[in-house]
Formats: sequence, structure tokens, C-alpha cells
Amino acid sequence: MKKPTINDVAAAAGVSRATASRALSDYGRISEDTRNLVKAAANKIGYTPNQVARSMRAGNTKTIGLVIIADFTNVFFDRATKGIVDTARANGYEVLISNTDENLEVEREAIQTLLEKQVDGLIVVPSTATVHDHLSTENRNNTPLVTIDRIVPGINATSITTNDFESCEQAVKEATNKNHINMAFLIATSTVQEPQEEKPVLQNSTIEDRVNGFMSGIQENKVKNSTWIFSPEKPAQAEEAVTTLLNRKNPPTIIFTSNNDMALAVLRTANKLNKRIPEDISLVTVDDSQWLEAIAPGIAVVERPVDELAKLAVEKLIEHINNKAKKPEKIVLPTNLLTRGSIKDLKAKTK
Amino acid sequence: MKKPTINDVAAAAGVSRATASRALSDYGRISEDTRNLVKAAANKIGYTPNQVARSMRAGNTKTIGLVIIADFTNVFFDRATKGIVDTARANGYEVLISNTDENLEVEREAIQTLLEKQVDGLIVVPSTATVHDHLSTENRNNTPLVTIDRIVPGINATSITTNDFESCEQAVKEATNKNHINMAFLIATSTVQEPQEEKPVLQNSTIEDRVNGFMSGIQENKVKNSTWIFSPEKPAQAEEAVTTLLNRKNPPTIIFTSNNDMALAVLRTANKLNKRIPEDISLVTVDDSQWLEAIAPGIAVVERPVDELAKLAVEKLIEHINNKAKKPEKIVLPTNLLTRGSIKDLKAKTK
DNA sequence: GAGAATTGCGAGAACGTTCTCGCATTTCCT
DNA sequence: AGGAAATGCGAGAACGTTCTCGCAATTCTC
Repeated sequence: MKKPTINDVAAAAGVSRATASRALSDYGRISEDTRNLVKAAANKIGYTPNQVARSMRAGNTKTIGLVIIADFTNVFFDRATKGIVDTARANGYEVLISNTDENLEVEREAIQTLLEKQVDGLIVVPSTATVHDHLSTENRNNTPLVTIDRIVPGINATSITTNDFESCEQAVKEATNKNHINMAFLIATSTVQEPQEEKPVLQNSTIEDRVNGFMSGIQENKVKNSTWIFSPEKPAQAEEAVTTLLNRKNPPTIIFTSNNDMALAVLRTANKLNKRIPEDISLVTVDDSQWLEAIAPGIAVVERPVDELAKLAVEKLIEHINNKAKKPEKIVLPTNLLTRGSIKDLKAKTK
Repeated sequence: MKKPTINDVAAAAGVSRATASRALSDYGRISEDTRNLVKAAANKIGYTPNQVARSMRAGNTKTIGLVIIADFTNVFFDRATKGIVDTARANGYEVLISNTDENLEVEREAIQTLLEKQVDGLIVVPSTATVHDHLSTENRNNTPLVTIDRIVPGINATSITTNDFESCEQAVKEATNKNHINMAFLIATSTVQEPQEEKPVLQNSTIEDRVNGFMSGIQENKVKNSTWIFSPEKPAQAEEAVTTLLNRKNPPTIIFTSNNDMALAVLRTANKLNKRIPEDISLVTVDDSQWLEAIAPGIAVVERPVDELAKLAVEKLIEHINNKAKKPEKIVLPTNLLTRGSIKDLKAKTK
């Protein structure tokens, strides 16, 4: 009834526990004959090693903890998760996953639980850049940490992010090249309760980066009118904001959205108001997804190398695990603007 | 430098290890004063309990293993993963996740690894219905198992699936109501190397269920022409098949796809051939996703209750964990056909 | 106020591994 | 052939918990 242990194997093979362990884990001094004998016995009684006991002895679990924000419209969660799980496995690690839903308190508890489970390292998408006591070296008693997607200043951790600034800036430039001079920016941020146009305190570095990229684009190019809408991450409120925007006397000719939730809000609103993309309104968003390319006319997008980011996160984390003295790095991966059919060329019209 | 253990707490509080344990875990006979003393000491030296050691003693890990197929276009992976992780956490369990990429050998190894890590239970999306030695009760030495999305006949496990048959059948009926009599079915299956029209051996119960539903719909209604294409799960080959289909003299007026990968192939092909949905070709797929609803004209879909399925999977698994004698169940959740704008009403045209 | 019951706490075992020692036994070297 | 080196294996400790048991000290009971 009970699972056979290495003691059972030893008994079945007629050797000591130490010898059984040597045979099964291929180490130390042992004769070929004994090794085979033990392995046969283990096979016969259906022995599987107990990794918990092994971890206990070894002081490591070959497990890394992933603390991530599980949302679906932004492709980041699923792609990053798959990339991390696969890379971890390829390196002999398993992944314990936790979802925070962008809630700091949940993030706290999740990290605590993972530390209690003795993960060898942590990969975290931090929900906020400002609070970070739970991410301090002492609090995680030296367990290595890699943050992805966002940077938290002031903690001793390697971070892997993407250069959203540049591509967002370039997206604005692309729009001005096509004679757009009246633009709107729809930014999702969980700190905002009602849509507002003034810049709120942005709680994470990624959104900040995108906003700065757009801003820089505006300044460098001759944008006449620019409207900013900072909206809560609720689709309904975003749709309302877009409706107001499009019903203006002098509506923008192009909308930039900071994530796919907001892009979906634009699509829904456009449908309701019977406006077409790009004939009536152009659209650019961030984070590619298959459907953005498959639907007509194809939605322009700032593409981020999520697979590479995930792979790198695991690899860097393992480096930290194997070398506790390793200095943290700040890695920024390049992004890529994919201009598809959703940016109308206004020059063509004037001809 | 080293993490403080309960021995350190005991020493700091000037009590025995047993008393420290009693104080921290709130059990047994202990005075209020001592309890507070110990807790204060634990706090002071920054003690965190070691769950690995606790698991060792207790014989359980409060961890469940998830073996799933990580694909992105089908919303099942991300939604199910989130649901399972969240429900597990709500019940005091963490989730170790493994991705099989639909590869049986990887599935085998993943399950083996999870069992070695002593998970208390397993939730598996089995990659195939026919091979199941690795899922047998003996092989997983009595660790409870719940399969989701697919059924594997002949194993002792609770399964939670959805009634795709009914909604697929209904989808065909809906199409005939709108006078479609020439239909095509595009089925993704990993056992097929080249697109073919004859029914191949289907390796999982879900796809089988959908095919049977469509078939039943054809038989019950007066469908004149029906074309089946069983395609490998490569987008390129699916697109080729759709191209051939749409270029026929007498092309179908509607395409049913068995998943969103195939639906995307249809969308891409339609774009390339300059055909519009639903004016030139109608489309119905399985598994809802936000973009299917947000894009014009809205893609009709067989919606499955993935969140509920995930929640139920965890709850049932925990029941099995708590009661090893519990009999396995076969739970089938209802699905729901959402008719959106992507099914053209051919009656309207003849008026 | 004396025996019985209760309370508080420490000693030590157990969970299943790995690994260090030490001790035979075998093999090597000249 | 005889000491040195190498080989094979077992005893036992250790990892950090929890929990049973037993014992002393306190409280209860009539």
C-alpha cells in the first residue's frame, strides 16, 4: 500500500541503504554487479525516488517560483508562462506558479508561500514599482530574484524588460509620416478610477516607458493635437472614454493603446459607432497576438520578444542560483514596430 | 547567513524545539505566555517555516501538479491555468505546472517528475486517449488524478469535460435555419500529416465529440453538400486547405472550425482571397475569446465554461485527496452556442 | 489536605534521502 | 610475497519539521 522507499529497495536487493542510494544515484564507489542488482530490485518493486526527502538533504528543490499577473487579452501571461516552464524543464527545474491579479497583498502572500516551499529562485512580474519590502534580499533570505516586464528600483535583482520607449516613439513617427496630426493615447492603469486626461502616477515601469515613448514621439514630430486618456483597466469604462473621444467635433485620426485590452475597447466601440478601421480611425497597440495579424486589415503593433524574455529570465535566474555572488543585471530587449493595415495613409487621400 | 530554523527560534526563546513548534503551529498544550514569547522570538530572528521539512513529516505537500498543453490561440490553456491556480490557492494548494506540447513522451516524463516531487494530486490534459499506462493507478501509486478537457477510457480517474457534441450539432442546425446547405468542416488533429477529407483516427475525445456533433447535425438537417478537411495543426497547411476549398467552383457557404487555430487560418485565407465574413463566407468556431466578440462582425462560437471546469477540477481533485476511497466521476458541463454576425442569413438574400 | 486530574514542557523518534567515515577485502607494485 | 593502494560496502548522522510519550508541577475535588 505504502510507496516503496529506498530502504525497501535495499532490503529487496539484500544490500545496505547506502549502497542502494549509490546504485540508484550513480555516485561513489560501487561495483557494476551490485549496481545492476539494486536497479533490478528497484524496478521490480516499483520504486520512485522521493524528491522531497532529497531536497531536504540537498538543501535545494530544483523548483523555481513564478509570480505573474494572469490576464488573457495581453498575450504576455500565456507566452511568458510557457516560455518559462519550457526553459525551466530543459534545465532540470520545475515551476510553481502563482497569480496575483495585480494585487499587492496577494503578491506578498504568494512570495511568502513560495519561499516557505523553498524554491531555489523567483521570477516575478511585480504589480507595483513603489512598494518592495517583500522583495528585499533579507525578506527573501537571499533567494535569487529576477523581475520581468517591469523594473522595481531599489531592489537587488536582475530585471529583464523590453525597450517599449523606442517602438512607441517610432509608432508616433510612423503616424506623422502618414500625415496624422491629431492623435489620442489610451492608457490602461490600475491606479485610475475614472478616465482622466492628466497624467496620473504610473505604478509600473512598463506603462511609464510606453507613455514616455509616445510623448517623445509627439515632441519630436509635428503633432498638432494630442489627447491623453488614462483609463481604469475596466473594458466598459474604456469603451465609454473612446465613445466620447470619437464623437468629438474634431476627433483624432489615430488611437494608440497601451495594451490589448484597450485595443479591444477601441474595436468594440468602433463597431458600435459603425466606424471602420482604418478608414475612419487608425489603431496601434502593444504586444502582438495571432488575431491582430489575422483579422482585416491587420492591427499595427509594437511587438515584444516575449519568448526570448522568458528564456532569458530562467537562464539568468539559474546563473544566480548557481552563483550567489553574481551581480544583478538590467537587461533591456529590443522591440519591433509592425506596421500593418490599421494605420491609414492620409497623404493618399489628398491626392 | 543560513536561514533560521525552528531550533534557532527555540534557542532564542529559551524553550525546547517541541514547545517552539507547538507555539508556531498552534496545537497541543501550551501556555499563552510561552506562545507569545516564542512568536516574538520567531519574528525577531526572521524565521520562516520550511515547508519541505513539514511535507517530509506530514506526508503531503499541499501541491498539485498540472500537466497541460500550452497553446495560445486556443484560450483553453490560459483560462484553465488561471482558474486552476486561483482555485488551488483558495484551498491552500500551490500548483506545479508542466507543458507537454501535446507530446506523449514529454507527458510521461512530466507526470513522473511531478510524482517524484510528491504532488498530492494531478490534473492532466491527456495528449492522447489511447495510451494510458502512465496514467494507471499503480504507476501513479494512488495519487489522485483528474483529467480535464478530454477523457481517457480505461483509467480510474475523474474526468471533467464539456458537452461539445450538442452545441456543434446545434451550430449546424442554426446554419441550416439560415439556408446554408453547402458546408465545410475544418478539423485540426495532430495525427494527420497532410490535409485529408476522410475521417482519421482521432486521438482525443474532445475533437471526436465535436466531429460527431457536426455529423449528427448534418444527418438531422437537410445539408446538401458537406466537405470534411482533417488538417495537421500547422497554420500554413490549414491555410492551403482553405484556399483550395474557397477556390472551388461550388464553394461552401459556411466553414466550421474545431478550434481557434483553424479559425485564424480561415480569417487569414479569406483576407488573402479578398473574401469577407460573412458576406462571402460564414464562420463558426469553438472556444470563445475576447477578440472573437470584439471584431466586426463578431465570430459565432461554441462557448465552453472553462472557468467553471477549472474550478471543478481542483475541487474534485481535493475531494479525492481527502478521501482516497471516493469513486471517480464523469462530469460533463454544458456548452453554449453564441450566434454572432459571422453566420450570414441566406434567406434574406433571396427576398 | 491528600489523591486525582490537568497542564506545560522536554526528550527523542520519525519522515526518506545523501554522504562522510571507517573497516574489510581485493588488487597493485616491486 | 608483503606492504601499499584501491575498491566495495555498511553504520550512522544530518536536513527541519511534527508528534507521541512521559514526567514534573500545578490545579481540582470532596
